[in-house]
Amino acid sequence: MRLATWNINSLKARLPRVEAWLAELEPDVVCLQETKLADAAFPALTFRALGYEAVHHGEGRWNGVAILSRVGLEDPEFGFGGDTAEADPEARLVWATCGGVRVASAYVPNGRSLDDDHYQYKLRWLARLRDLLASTADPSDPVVVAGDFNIAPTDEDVWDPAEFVGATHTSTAERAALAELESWGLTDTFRLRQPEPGLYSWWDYRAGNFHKHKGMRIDLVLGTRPVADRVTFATIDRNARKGQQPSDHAPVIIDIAD
DNA sequence: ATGGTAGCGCTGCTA
Repeated sequence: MRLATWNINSLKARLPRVEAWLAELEPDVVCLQETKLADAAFPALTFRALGYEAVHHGEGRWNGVAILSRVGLEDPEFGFGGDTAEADPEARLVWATCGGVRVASAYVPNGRSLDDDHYQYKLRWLARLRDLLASTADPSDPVVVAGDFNIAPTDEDVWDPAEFVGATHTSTAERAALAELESWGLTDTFRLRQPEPGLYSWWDYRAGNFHKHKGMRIDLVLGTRPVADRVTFATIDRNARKGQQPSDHAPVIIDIAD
């Protein structure tokens, strides 16, 4: 099974590129983030014509997550579940079982700055994800949580860690929240196969950062042991960050042996 | 160099 995650920064703006990319890379399961679409505007028929079932969780203007699958798509769930009082006010998490793997597409809050309420929302959001996994899943089962985590796991995942002192994406609390997910039973599957530093999945649109190799690895495919032990190949598709109207993120792709 | 670009949508927020 080939599984990918890609923050596409508006599916409306990116649909032609996503269609061409599906035909070229032939992923079986795709986790998308930042669709920026309401559910009614999600182009399910376009994906169906390409052989993919899909589930989408969106609010319209911001956020929005989806899963595409050509190996079956069952038991979709949205957000953290529970009643409306506990519902996430933003559309950042969707689940489905695809080809025997319980898959989540996650768009972790950015955090904005360490003194912003949104940063506390980010930390709470990650803790809720950890609690949800602990209460609804088992680390001995095949589970993948893939998406834009807005966290660089280590300093080797950032072009210049000094630029992020006092900022989000590298703070101790964020990395601790990620470590809590790992302590439950998730592994950074890309890092398992690609140990070298300086491999990034996001580059700011501004100041020519992509061409200066000033990026961060913040898009992760986390998998439980049954998944991680079967990962045969991992890559970041930098070509998807080039050319006309790219997203500011590149897809992360994992191949999992049957 | 306290900037820069992209998306949404029409004003400024979000990233």
